[in-house]
Amino acid sequence: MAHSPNGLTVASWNVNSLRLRLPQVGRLVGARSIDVLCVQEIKAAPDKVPLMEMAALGFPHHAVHSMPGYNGVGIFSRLPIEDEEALDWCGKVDCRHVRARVAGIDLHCLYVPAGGDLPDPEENPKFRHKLEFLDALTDWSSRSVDPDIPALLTGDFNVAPLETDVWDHKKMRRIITHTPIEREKLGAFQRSGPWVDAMRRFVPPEEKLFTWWSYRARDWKAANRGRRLDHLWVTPTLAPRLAGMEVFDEARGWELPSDHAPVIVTLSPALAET
DNA sequence: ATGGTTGCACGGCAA
Repeated sequence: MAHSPNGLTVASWNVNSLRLRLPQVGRLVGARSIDVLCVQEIKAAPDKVPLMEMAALGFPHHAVHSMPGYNGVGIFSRLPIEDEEALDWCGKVDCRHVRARVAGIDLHCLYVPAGGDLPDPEENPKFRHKLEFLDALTDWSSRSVDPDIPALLTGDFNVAPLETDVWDHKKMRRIITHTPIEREKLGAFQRSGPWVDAMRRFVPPEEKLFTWWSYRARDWKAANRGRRLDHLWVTPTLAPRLAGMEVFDEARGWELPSDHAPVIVTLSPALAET
């Protein structure tokens, strides 16, 4: 598939094991023109990340931050990577953030901690870690994001911030991913850029929009008890280039699916300097 | 109210 000649199409997908999901990655890149694919939950030791296979699928360039068993993020690109960096937060090296500069844009691939089940930071260390991770991102973003370099932040943020980002707002208020404190902290993180929510530039906030459907539903499509956990944000200077967005939910219905659907955003070509 | 499914370090844990 030819990619957009001067524009850039970026996709983000929590694949829930990159090795297991390689055939589905192949189907995705066969169906859509993607220049950069950001993946979360690679779930493989660094020497077991399928770099050759990803190169064969059209992504010879990569910036990967991975570990055995859990987590792991990667940026796979058709275009050269000009600079890359692995980032870690909260005193852990847990492979949840990687940055790569492609076509002059700083691309960040993120995997925010899920946070467990009990929405009490005193009783549940995983929820405490999630809240502290969001605080660390907010602090980092307010200190270190260079306004002169266009940036794009994407991945599994594990928070559904709007009422229409969950299938039932009232039922979800005490469920992790949609608790008030998480929604507040994601809001603070977004304002710290400020970051533009690219997906909601295309789908108004009154409309439901989901990227994740649990494996545990009998029929994910019929029940449609989804959540918008995956996001793509851009710096304000990049917002005028937002040209298209798709949640590729067809992939949720494939054989051996991930529980997340890919999010695909297209940027129009940069205007020439005058 | 509970349980439902998936993936990895092969089995308890994380999601």
